[in-house]
Parts: sequence; C-alpha cells; structure tokens
Amino acid sequence: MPKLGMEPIRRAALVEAAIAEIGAAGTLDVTVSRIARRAGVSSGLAHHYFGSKEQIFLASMRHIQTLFGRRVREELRSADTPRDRLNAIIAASFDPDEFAPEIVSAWLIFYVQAQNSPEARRLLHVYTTRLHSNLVFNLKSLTNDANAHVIASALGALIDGLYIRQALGENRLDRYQTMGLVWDYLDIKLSQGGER
Amino acid sequence: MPKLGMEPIRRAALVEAAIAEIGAAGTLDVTVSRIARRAGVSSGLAHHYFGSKEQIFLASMRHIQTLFGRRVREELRSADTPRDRLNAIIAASFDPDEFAPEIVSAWLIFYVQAQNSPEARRLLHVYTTRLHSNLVFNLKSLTNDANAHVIASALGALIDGLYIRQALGENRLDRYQTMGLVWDYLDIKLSQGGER
DNA sequence: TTCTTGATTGACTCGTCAGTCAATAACCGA
DNA sequence: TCGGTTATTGACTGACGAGTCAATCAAGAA
Repeated sequence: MPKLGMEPIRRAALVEAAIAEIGAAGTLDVTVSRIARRAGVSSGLAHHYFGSKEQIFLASMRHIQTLFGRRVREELRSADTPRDRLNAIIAASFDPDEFAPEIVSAWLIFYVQAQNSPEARRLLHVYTTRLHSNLVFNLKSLTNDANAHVIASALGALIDGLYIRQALGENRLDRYQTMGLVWDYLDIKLSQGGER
Repeated sequence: MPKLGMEPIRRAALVEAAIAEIGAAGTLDVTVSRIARRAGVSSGLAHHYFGSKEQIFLASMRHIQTLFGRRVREELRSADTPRDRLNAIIAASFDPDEFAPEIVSAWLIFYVQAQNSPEARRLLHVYTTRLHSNLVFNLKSLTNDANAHVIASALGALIDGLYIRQALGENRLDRYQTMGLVWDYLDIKLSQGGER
C-alpha cells in the first residue's frame, strides 16, 4: 500500500461513496462518517482532504458533470452531420445511466443547492451554458443565428423537464417516445424557415 | 383572543411561516422552533397540531398547490376558446408570483422529497395529473386524442423545464419570450394535422 | 361552582453530527 | 539515521434540534 500519492485515490473514493450515500438517502442528510466508512477511511480523513461536507458534495457534482460531458463526447464521436450531432446530445441526456437513482438524487439536490451556494450556481451555469453552446453551434449550420439560440433554449428546457419527469416516474412516455418528442420538435423548427 | 377554534388559524399561520422560513433558508434545514416563532406560537404547539416537521412541509406544499390551482382557475375564467384556455394554463404557470423565492425553494425541495416520501410523491402525481388532464381536455377539441396526450406531455415538461431555468436564473429569455416559446410550440403542433 | 376539554407553553431529553485535534505511523530525501 | 512531510485515526467538543411532557390557563357545559 503506497504511502504517498494517496490523495487522488482517496478523493475519488470519497466522491464515489458520497454519491452512493446521497443516492441511498435521497437527501443531503448524509453524515460525513457514513461517506468515509463507505470509502473505507475515517471521517477525519474526509475532512482532511475536503474540509467540509459541502466541498464533498460539490466535488461529487463536478464528477457527475464530468461523466456526463464524457458521455456527450462519446455519443458525438459517431455523429457526422450537424443534425446527427444534435440527436447525439439529446441521446446522451436520456441515457439510462443518467437515471440511476444516485444520479437523479444528486441532480435534484443540486438544483436546491444552486439557489444559495455560489459554487453550485456556478456549476449549474457551466452545465447549462455548455449544453446551450453545444446546441447552438450545431444549430447554426441549419438555421439562422437568432433562431438557433431560441431553439437551443427550448431544447435545454425541454430536456431538463423531461428528465425530471422521467426520473420521478411522472412521464407517460418511454425513453424512445421521449427522445422522439424532442427530435420531432427539432424537425419542425428546422423545417420551418429561418434558413441559413 | 378566542380560546376555541384556534386550530385552523394556527395551522394556517404555521404553514405561512414554514413557507417563509423555507424560502429564507432555501433548504429544509429549518427548525420547527423558528417556524413556530415566526408564526407567533411555541414549538410545542407546532408539534401539537402537525406531529412532525415533515407534516408541516407537506401541508405547506399542499397550500402552494392549492394557490396554484386557484390561479389557474382564475386565468381560466376570462378564457373562452379551448386555445385561450390552453394559453391561460400556460400563463398561470409563469405568473411572476410563482417565482417568489419561497415558492421556488418549496418546489425544488419538493422534487427532492418526492423521491422517497410517499405523500410527497402522491402530491406531485396529483399536480402533474391535473395539469395533464387540464391540457388534454382542451387539446382534445383541437386535435385527435393520441395527439392531445403527446402534446400535453410535451407541454408539461416544457413548462416545468422553463420554470426551473427561469427560477434559477438560467433562462436567457424573459417572461414573454418564454411564454411565446410555449405558445409557438402549441401553434405548430396544432396546425400540423391530426385534425379532430 | 366544578368538570371537561382545547389551547398553550417552554424546559428537558436524547440523539446526532460537523469539524477539530493530538497522536501515530510510514515513507523520503539528505 | 534523522527531520520533514504525508497519511491516517478516532476520540472529543460544542452545538443544535426534533419531539415529549407535565403543567397552566381559559372557556363553555352541567
């Protein structure tokens, strides 16, 4: 067991454990001790590396968003046309893995935190902005700029709304119908003038 | 000061106070004592009437949804055609009052609770179902039944998604552009065949 | 008047937990 | 080998808060 360079290993383990515990609780009502125990370390060490519970949660959220970004890039790799790329972004958002209970919990809690925690808000802003420019970039080769921004805003909101409903079991549609609904919206808006 | 029939008065005051405290905290990390103090009673009384903090929160959420239902019915009163009624429902969802910080906090926390609290989930289900049938009912006179359900699902998700973004300051559009976006979607889908 | 019942209080109990700290161990470079 | 640094523990503190409870008060009923 190496005695040096443990920090990244422990941080990663603690983040994993935090996500799991948050998922199990469905809430931020999770003790640092439990997270630490699950990660196989003492509570003291968790504080040593992260300083506070909030930092552990923020690191967890950063991790989840990194994973999501990775997934988007992966889907994007097999997409050639702008339209394919738009579909890929949408597909990434509705990937079954994104609906794992612990991911859902983290996102919902994250929205709550974003109201008051500046860092959570910043993270949320990064997420929405990235999604938006990703969409706009590809939309711009299919319609005019103003249109691209409006469509991207609508898509972002539609994706988030459908995600939450799906996650909470309030969506009457299955995964494919749900994605179809978004694609359909895109089809319409793109076939509707505003040509490049 | 009447000594009898205080219960409804105190319950209402406690619910009001709870909503205010939740808004101030942005979280469920609110003590029963603080709620009680704001309502002008002792913490004991709050427990006497509600039994637990969770019950206070659920009552608060019920209250917020009642207010929302009221608002919808109000908007509906001045709407004559099915299409006007659809617009009215949308307008109610984006009424500035619905974006008061304490209402936003309550909704976001509510989503978190809906994961695990059966009663919260039930309430959420009532909300989405009511919205859905409200939309479907009016859509059915403008398009066929299957279409009505799909459009209503999309509208519900779109409204929720736009609401959350707006509430968290992540919406690039203002209130009118936001509602316009929803109306535009409706226009398109209704002008798109699937006639009654 | 006396009894019953609803209203109300706030002190108290019993947990819980975030964050601190002092101590120990293990490695590394000089 | 020694001093510095990193890793690690878990006991401890200080605070806080949900829910309980016994007691008081007031009003209407009998």
